[in-house]
Amino acid sequence: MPRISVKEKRKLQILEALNDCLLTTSFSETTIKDIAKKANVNHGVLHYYFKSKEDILLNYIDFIIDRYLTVFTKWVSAAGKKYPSQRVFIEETLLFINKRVTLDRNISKIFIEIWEISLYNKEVRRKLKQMYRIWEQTVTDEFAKVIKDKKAAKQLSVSMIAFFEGISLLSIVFDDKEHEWKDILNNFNKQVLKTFFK
Amino acid sequence: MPRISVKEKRKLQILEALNDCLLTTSFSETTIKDIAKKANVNHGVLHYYFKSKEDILLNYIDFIIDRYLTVFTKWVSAAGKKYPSQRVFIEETLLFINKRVTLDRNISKIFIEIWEISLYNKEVRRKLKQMYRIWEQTVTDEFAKVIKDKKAAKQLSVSMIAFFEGISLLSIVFDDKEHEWKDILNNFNKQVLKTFFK
Amino acid sequence: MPRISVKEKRKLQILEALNDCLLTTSFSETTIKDIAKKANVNHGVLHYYFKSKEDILLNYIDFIIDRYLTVFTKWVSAAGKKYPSQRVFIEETLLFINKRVTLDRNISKIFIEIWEISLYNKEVRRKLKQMYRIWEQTVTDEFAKVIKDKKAAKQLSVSMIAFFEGISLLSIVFDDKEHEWKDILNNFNKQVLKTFFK
Amino acid sequence: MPRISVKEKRKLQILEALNDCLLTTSFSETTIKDIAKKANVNHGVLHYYFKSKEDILLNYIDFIIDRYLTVFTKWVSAAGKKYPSQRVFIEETLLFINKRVTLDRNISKIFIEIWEISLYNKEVRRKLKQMYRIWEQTVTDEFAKVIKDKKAAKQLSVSMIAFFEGISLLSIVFDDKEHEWKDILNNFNKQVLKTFFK
DNA sequence: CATGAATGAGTTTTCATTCAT
DNA sequence: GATGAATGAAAACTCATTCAT
Repeated sequence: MPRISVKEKRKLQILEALNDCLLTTSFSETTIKDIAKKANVNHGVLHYYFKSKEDILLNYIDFIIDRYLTVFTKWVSAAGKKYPSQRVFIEETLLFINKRVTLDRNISKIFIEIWEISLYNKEVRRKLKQMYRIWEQTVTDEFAKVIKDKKAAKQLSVSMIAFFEGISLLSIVFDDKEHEWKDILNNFNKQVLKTFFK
Repeated sequence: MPRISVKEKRKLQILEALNDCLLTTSFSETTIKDIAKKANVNHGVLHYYFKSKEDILLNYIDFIIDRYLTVFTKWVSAAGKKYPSQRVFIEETLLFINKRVTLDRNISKIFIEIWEISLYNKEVRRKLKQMYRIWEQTVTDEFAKVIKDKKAAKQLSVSMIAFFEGISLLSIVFDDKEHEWKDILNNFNKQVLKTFFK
Repeated sequence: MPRISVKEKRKLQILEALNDCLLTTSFSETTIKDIAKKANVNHGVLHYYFKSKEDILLNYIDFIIDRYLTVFTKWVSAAGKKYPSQRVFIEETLLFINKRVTLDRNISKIFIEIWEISLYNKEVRRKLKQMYRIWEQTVTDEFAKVIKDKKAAKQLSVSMIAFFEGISLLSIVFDDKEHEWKDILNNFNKQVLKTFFK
Repeated sequence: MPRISVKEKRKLQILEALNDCLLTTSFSETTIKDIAKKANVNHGVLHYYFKSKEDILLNYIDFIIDRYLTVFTKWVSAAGKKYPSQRVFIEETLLFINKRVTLDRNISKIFIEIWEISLYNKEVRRKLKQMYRIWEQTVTDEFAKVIKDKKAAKQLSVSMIAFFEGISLLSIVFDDKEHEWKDILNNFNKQVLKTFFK
C-alpha cells in the first residue's frame, strides 16, 4: 500500500502545476490546458480528478494555505525549543516570516491573486478568512505571553499582519531595489519589540 | 466650445460604468456588453472610443488614480490652510485618509482588483507604481517638515502606506464587525505622531 | 419597416434548418454547427438569437406545432364553406389529414422525434400535450355536431387521433410498399362515418 | 456446466441496467458509466462484453423484443388451452395486451425510445420491423381463424396494432387521469369483436 | 456617430474508448 | 477477467472585435 495513492499524487501534481501557472498568469486567464501542460498530463485528466476548473481552484487554495500554515507552525514549534528567551524567539520568528513569506515574491503574488479571487467568490473568501484567523490567533497567543492586555495583544497581532501584508504588496509593485524593504521591516519589528520589553 | 467635449464625456461615462461593474465582478469576467449596459450605450460604441477592452482598462486606471490623487491633493491643500498646526494637520489628514480611503469598501475592492491585474500586466503595474510614488512623495514631503532625517521620513511614509493598504485588505476579507479597524488605525496613527512630536 | 424583422427572419431560417437536420439526424446528435451549416449562417449566430441549444428546440417545437395546427385550422375553415354537407366535410377532412399528415413521412419523423424528447423533457411534454388537446378539441367539436353524446364524441375523437398516430408510426417503420396504408385508413374512416350516419 | 454461462449472465445484467436507465434518461444521454453503475460493474467491463455503446444498444433491443414477444407467445399458448372459445380467447388476449403492454408506462416509454432510435439507425429499424412482422403475423393468424378473408384479417390486425400503439403513445403524453384509456380500449375491442362475430 | 448582426477563435466540459496493471 | 487511469475528439457556449447600414 503506497503512502500516497496515485490519485493523491496526481492531484498534488495538478495543484503544483496551477501554482506554477499563477506565477505568470492570472487564474482566469490560465486555461485547463495550460495547467495540464505544466503538469505533463492530458487535459482530460484534470476533469477526472476534479469536478471543474473552480473545483481545482478551491482545492488549490486549501493546498496552498495548508502549505504555508504548516511552514509557519513547524517553525514556531522548532523555534520555541531553540530559543528559550521569548524575546529572541519573537525576534527570530519575525525575521523568518519576513524572509520566507513577506518578501518571497512568489508567495506574495499567489496571495494577491487569491485575495482578488476572494473579492468575487464567497467560498474562497471563507477559506482566506479562516487562514487569517488561525494566523492571527497564533500570533496573538505568542504576544499574550508577554503582554497582559489581551485586547492589546490582539490589536498588535492584527496590526503586524496588516503591515506585513502591506509590505508584501508594495514590494511586488515596486519590483526593484528602490525600497529597502528589509530595513523597513526591521525597524517596524524593533518598534514592536520595544512595546513588549520596555 | 465645451470644456469637456462630447467625446470626453462619453469616455468618462464608460469608465464610470466599468467602475460600477468592478464592484460586483472582476475585470476579466466583466464583458464589454456589461459595461455598455451600465453606461447605457451600445456596445459597439466602446470600440469607437477605445481600441480594445485592454484600452478601456488602461484608461480606467488613469481615471481612477487621477480621481483619488485629486481627492487627496485637494484635501492636503485645503487642510494645510485650515490647520496651521502641522501636528493637527497630520492628525486630521490621517483621519481623512482612513475614513475616505482605507476603510472605504468600494475603493479597497477596486484597488485590490488593480493590484491583481498589475501582477500580470506591465503597463498597469507601471501606472500603479507611479501612483504610489506620488502618494509616497507627498506624504514624505509632509513628514519631512517635522523630521529632519530624510531617509527616516521616507521610511515612515512607506510604512504608513503599507500599513493602510494592509488594513484595507484585511478589512475586506473580514467583512464583519469582528475587528475594530478604526481603533487599530487610531492607535497606529498615535504611535506615528508620537515619533514626530516627542 | 419590414413586415418580418431581420431578427424574426433569421430565427425562422434557423428553425427551418433544424427541421431539415431532424430529417436525417436525431436532435441530440444534431450539433449547433450542423444547424448553422444548413442555415448558411455562422454558428455563433445561433447563440446570438437563442439562449442555448435547448432554447432552439423549444422554439422549434412551437414553430412546428404552430405550422401544423395552422395547416389544419385553415383547411377546416375553408372546407367548412366548400362542403356544406357535414358528412362530406368530415370525409374530406379525414382524407386531407391522412394525406397531408398521417402519411407524410417527414412530419411523421419529426413528431416521433418530438414524442421521444418529450419523454425526458417536461417542457416539451407540456407543449406536445397542449397541441394534442387543441387537436382533440377541434375534432371533438366537429364530431359533436353529428353525435349527441358528448362523451362518445370525445372518445371517438381520441380514438381517431390514436389510430392515425399509430398508422403514422408503423408506416415509418414499414418504409416500403408492404402495407397498403391508404386502404387501411379508408376502411377505418368508413367505419367511423358509419357510426355517425347510420 | 450452467445453462446460462457467467458471460451470458453478465450481459443480461448489463442489458437490464440499460433498461433501468432508459426509464429516466434517453439512450443518447445515458453514459456507459451510468449503465455500469446501475449494473454494479466496472465501466471497463462493458467494453469487454460489448464492442461499443451501439453494440450494447443492438443487443438490448434484441433482448427487449425477445422478452415481450415471449410474454405474448406464452400467453397465447396458455390462453389457447384455457379458453376453448375463440371469442373468449380473443377477448381475453386483447385485455391482456392492453393491460400488460399498451397501458404499461415503462414498456411504452421504452418503445417510444426505440422507435425514435430506429428513425436514424437502419439496424435498429430492421429489428423493430421484424418484431412488428411477427406480432402482426401472430395476430393475423388468430384472426384468420375467424375471418375467411385473409386480406381483411391482415388489415384488421395491422389496424389493431396501430390503434394500440397510438393509445400507448397518447397515454404517455397525457400522463394524468384526464383520459379513460381503458374505456376507449374496451370500446375499440368490442367493435373489433363485433366485426368477427356478428 | 450609432446600431446590432455577424464572426470565429478559444474555453470548459463530456465521454466513449483504450489499455496497463 | 476486472479495474480505473488516461486519452483525445468533439460538443456547447462565450465574447472581443468587426463592419455594413
